[in-house]
Amino acid sequence: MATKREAVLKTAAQLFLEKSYGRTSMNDVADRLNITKPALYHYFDNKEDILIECYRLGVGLIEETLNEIADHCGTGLQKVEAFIYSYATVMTLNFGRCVMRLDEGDLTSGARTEVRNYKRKIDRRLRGFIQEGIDDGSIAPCDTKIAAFAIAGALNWICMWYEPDGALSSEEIAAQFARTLTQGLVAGKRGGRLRIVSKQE
Amino acid sequence: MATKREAVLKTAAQLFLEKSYGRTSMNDVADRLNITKPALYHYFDNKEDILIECYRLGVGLIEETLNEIADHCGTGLQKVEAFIYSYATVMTLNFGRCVMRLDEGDLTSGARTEVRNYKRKIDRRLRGFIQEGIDDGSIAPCDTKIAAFAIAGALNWICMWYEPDGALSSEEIAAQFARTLTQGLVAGKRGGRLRIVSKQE
DNA sequence: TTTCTATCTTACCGGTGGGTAAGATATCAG
DNA sequence: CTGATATCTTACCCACCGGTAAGATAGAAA
Repeated sequence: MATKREAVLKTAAQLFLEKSYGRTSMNDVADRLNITKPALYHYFDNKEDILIECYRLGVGLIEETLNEIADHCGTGLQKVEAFIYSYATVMTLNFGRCVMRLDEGDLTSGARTEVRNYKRKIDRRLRGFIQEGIDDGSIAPCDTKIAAFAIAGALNWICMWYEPDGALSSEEIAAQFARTLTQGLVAGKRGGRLRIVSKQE
Repeated sequence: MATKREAVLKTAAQLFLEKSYGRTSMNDVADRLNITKPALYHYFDNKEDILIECYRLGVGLIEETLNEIADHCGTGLQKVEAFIYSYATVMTLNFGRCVMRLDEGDLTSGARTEVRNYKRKIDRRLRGFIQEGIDDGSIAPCDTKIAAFAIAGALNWICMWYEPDGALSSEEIAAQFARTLTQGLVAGKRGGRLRIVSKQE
């Protein structure tokens, strides 16, 4: 029964996010499903298999998002904005959170490189959008590597504090992240990139 | 001998960052110091004590930074910029990285609330700077809570990818983070906050 | 009924890791 | 020398956890 396997994945992902993979025992997962530990081994070969599936499902969610953006035409800045909005939304979904919140160090080498390669792919994609923006003049020249780290960091960290039942909705977060990260905090900016408006209080 | 205790802390912090707290055994720490496990128990009561000390040292580093900024007068935006610069620098130091990278879930309740309260304090401080900026007109009106999350996220994530011997120096990172997060990516902005310069390529 | 498979249970194994017991060595005080 | 303290070792204990063995139950097929 495929739905049972999915139920295992869903509750495992939840526990991994609550307590971390390392502190979640197979008994914990089984208990929450009201079954016994060995029953889990009918659906998965071992504990890491469950973890890998969580990563894969999350990666799938991000992948969908990225493909949509590439199609949308627009300036580099608009693409980055779309990226931020969509990616922020994914980071509020449990499987999406797993991708960035769970510790790669819990994976054995094969799966770990798979996940790492995928993360690199996302990073390259974002840097590409930023470079497009610099080329088309919509984004101010900057080190794309560091800029991408700043944006990705803000987004990835969402999965560390977001609570599904919290005060902030995923739409609010996505919308203001898109705005803050592209426009910055600064109030009025007239030309000069590095000049700080010195309006002493 | 105080310096031996410090040596334990330093190598423990390094291992915790390399392999995570959970996957670092007391034997791992002892081996790297060329002593045996029970010797560690002369300097610390238990494994968690070592972890708590790592947090405290890191918190101390951040604390120094924050106090400096409060003294510096200037606009809210300038304070935020100073905060970003200094905080980014701390996130490149091992004990600083420990504060945000190690898992609070490994702490038992007392120490965990201590760390949580401290993190809340940092957050309040940043939100305060942003609010000051909005009040004095240097920062565009926004939800301070979400803006603070975006900035703190970008900064906290540094400790996830930064490598002391990597290509990026801590100064470069700090400088460009300060610029990107305050000024945004956008190239030319003339007044309107939400308007995207539609300079199609 | 018989038999096969899927699903799940109880009971158990073996390794790992935090922590301790008990003693060895050395140093220093008197 | 005598004791006290600091530092460190070998040897060990025990709880936990991933994973397995072996069998119970139930439904489908024939």
